[in-house]
Amino acid sequence: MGRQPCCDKLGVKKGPWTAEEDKKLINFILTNGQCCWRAVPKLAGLLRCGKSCRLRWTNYLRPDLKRGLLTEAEEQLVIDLHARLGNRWSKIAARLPGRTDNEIKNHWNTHIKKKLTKMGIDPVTHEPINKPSTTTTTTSSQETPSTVDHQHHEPESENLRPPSPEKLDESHATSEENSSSSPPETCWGAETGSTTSDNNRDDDPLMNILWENDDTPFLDVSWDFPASPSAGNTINNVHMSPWEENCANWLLDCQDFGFEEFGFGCFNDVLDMSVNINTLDMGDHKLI
DNA sequence: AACGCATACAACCGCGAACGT
DNA sequence: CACGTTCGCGGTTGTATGCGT
Repeated sequence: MGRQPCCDKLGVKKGPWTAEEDKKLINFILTNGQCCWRAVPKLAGLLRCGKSCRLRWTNYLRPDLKRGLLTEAEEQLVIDLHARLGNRWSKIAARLPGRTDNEIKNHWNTHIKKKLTKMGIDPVTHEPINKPSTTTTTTSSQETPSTVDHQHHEPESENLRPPSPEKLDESHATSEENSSSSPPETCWGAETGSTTSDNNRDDDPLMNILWENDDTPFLDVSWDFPASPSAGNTINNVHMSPWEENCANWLLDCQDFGFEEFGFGCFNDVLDMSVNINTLDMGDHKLI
């Protein structure tokens, strides 16, 4: 089909992003929303390919990202989900608010894999390395007995290739993700929406439990961005005007401080604070 | 203090799926 | 239906940082 390269190799910058580039990308997305990544670099004045911009945004700049190490609970959830979904990092990430697939993938490869191996558990099969599968609770670490531990773990083939209903699950996973923690993948406010039902949750006991334990809605409000950013925004009765400016400032802070610095609960507080933040700059990462 | 190795994480690459014409 | 384009995913690589010698 003569696939077109995602970007013309000439004149396209690669490697680590600078603060200036981040700023440009954030400003552009806050102003225009996420659409047509291919056009983003040109419109935002970046010498990057669209793919790189999308990656930078989704993995690093998104305002709903938690930063820092995964908590014990998150780690356990990742293990449990991996046992069921295999290396479907995006699906796993969809269940962990504020975490990206890349982050989870990295954490898996650097921490969890070793941890499981150390515990005598095959990180691929989630079965004991020496003993053939006997117990059903081997996946979870002893130190953090999980509420989903009692769920059976499917054989490797099942883990890696979930049954066909998974396809359905995947098809609406995006909407789950959007409704729980992540921004719409397309232009804000133009969510494809038609698949917002969570039917598939019901046919999977494990997922039921996972969802029950899932306090995901915490960020819903943050991503209730107006289709047109110029429309202003009200969160917790705080009028965000000009919305872009305040949010951009807040973004630039959160990006570097990480949400842990604020804590989840104070998410809205941060938004409130951001209203009063006028002196921020990329080179000066101070809250006030 | 300097060096080499190990680790962690950001970013890139290639592929397939989804979508539009 | 065929083709072209765009997007998202998963695997992999590159690099910065930490740690031990």
